[in-house]
Amino acid sequence: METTHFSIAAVERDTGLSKDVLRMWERRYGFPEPSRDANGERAYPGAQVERLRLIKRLIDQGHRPGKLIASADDELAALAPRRPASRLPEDNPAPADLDELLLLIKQHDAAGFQQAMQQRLARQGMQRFVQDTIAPLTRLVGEAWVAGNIEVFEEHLFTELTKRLLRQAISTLPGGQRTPRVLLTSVPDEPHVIGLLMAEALFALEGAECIPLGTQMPLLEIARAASAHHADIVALSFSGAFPQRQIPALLQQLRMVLPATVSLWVGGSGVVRLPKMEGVQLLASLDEAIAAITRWRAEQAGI
Amino acid sequence: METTHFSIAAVERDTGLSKDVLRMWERRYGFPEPSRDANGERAYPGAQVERLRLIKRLIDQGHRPGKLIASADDELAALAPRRPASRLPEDNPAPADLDELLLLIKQHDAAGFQQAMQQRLARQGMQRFVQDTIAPLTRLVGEAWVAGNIEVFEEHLFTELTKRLLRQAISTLPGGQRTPRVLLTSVPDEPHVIGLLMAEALFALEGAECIPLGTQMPLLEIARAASAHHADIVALSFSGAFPQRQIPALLQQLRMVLPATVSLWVGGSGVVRLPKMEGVQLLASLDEAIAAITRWRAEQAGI
DNA sequence: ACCTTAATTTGTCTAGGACAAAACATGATC
DNA sequence: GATCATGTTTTGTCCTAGACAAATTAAGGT
Repeated sequence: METTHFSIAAVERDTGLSKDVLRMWERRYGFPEPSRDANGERAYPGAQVERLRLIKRLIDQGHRPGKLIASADDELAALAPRRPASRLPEDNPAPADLDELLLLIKQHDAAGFQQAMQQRLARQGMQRFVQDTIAPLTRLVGEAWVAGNIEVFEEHLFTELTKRLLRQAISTLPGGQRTPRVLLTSVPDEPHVIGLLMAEALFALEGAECIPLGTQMPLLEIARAASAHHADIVALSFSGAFPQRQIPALLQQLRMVLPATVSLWVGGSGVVRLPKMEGVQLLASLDEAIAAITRWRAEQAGI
Repeated sequence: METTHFSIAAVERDTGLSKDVLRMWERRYGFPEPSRDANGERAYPGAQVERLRLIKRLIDQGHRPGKLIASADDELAALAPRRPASRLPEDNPAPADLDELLLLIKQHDAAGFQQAMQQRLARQGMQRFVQDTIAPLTRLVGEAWVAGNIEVFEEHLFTELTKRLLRQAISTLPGGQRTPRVLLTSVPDEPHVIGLLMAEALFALEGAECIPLGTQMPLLEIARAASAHHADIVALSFSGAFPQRQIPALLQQLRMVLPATVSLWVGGSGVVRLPKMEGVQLLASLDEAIAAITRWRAEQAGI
């Protein structure tokens, strides 16, 4: 008669909050307050899981956990649609045509979406398509996601179709022995691949040789792959969802196991406000990624 | 002078062994035995991380943790190339040309691999290419993986390139309003997508309309997506790595939340020896997948 | 050979304590 | 008024050590 309850492991999967954090919040703030099953193990009612997901979204958006947990449900709901302060009108032209694309997804019109995207690709050319369509559209979907007004399966469909488009576009570019050799991947627990594909498209356009290894490579494997493929550059991508606090240590570690001759480039929305690091090149935007290739070439010529 | 050390979180990421398990093994078996940093926190030397990864592989292969951890390094190495008993000569024709493809991967010749695969696709046509090249090659890579004679990054490269090929091939097929409408996805904790892509290619060849949602959809979302897209069929894929005992409960659960009018088809190497279930169609091979489409059409015509 | 029951192995959960790093607030200085 | 250095609070991760259930293997009885 009651709604289903979730184990702590299930809640961790569904919310992205670690077991440690769930227990700590309970201890400190008194929420969540799961009931216990026959074995004395936490059993979270669905409503609490929902609330946790909302709180997680708001934390990712910049709010403080303590405040959020103390707030009432309606206060949280009021916070939800908050936009980042940097979002001034001239900062983002709020392009109506991108909203149209998003609308196609929300109408579950896969064919229409693909067609519209293909048209844009043909009209804009690949570089502008990546920078002016895919990148902002991905951001738009991400914002809709944190605001909670897009379904999970809609987001999945968008991601899948966009991945296909990008890969297809990339495959039309010439291959062969080109320089620099860029190995593209992401670290474990970072499954988002669209950022990598955008970078790959731009790098390939600039004449680089791209070695796409997919996502979630253990650090030691990245180092081995870099050696095996004689890579000049290892390029990583971090999405906005990746816990930022872990990134510096990760990069330090990778930098240490990586041959000194291999450059380490890091991009994605997860690294925009990261401190500078020795031996790591932070790419805060796609423009910078392109510029980095040019710079690399100049340095090689100079040596 | 000393090799790098890894925090427990880093080891969890790189090995897939949870922090709880790492601490438990240390307590019970005395391995791993990390040193401690200034804060008294575990610091795992690289060599122990390597050993843990080897042990993890062997566990996934069916060995027992207790035995493995007690064994010496050389004993572990000896265990690695164990082959499944079913691998009789006549069971697998061991096609030399597939080994050639695998060799290209192991030589890290991405361009050569892609070219060779493209040739095969052109020569065999898509259906035979999927069934006679991609499927056995994927199996070969899987076997090399459990046998430990393929590097992680080599497997990643193979997967990534194969995914591209399949998606590219699929995109050449006509779209539009076709029947049946098949929604393809996998459950949470099942990230493998190649099986889904093979199925999609074959379904699309048979004239079905495919809606690819990528992997790892929560069950409730699958049901919502099926409704939103007016799907006739939901097709799931389970890889051999997915814990088989969880599958029946999962399918039961999904069957319950899914509209009764939607068929549920399940394939992949994870379901070959699964008991029959009410309301779930098990597809033990790609041939059966094709046959299932034909059968569905016949049933529709009959009604 | 097959089913049932006991012993073992193994992973996950629990509890509360400790502490460092991040975020925030405060004050001092240019 | 802005920037920088300092203290304070918040917050997440790690620690130890115990308990127990689920999965697996072993043993016994048809």
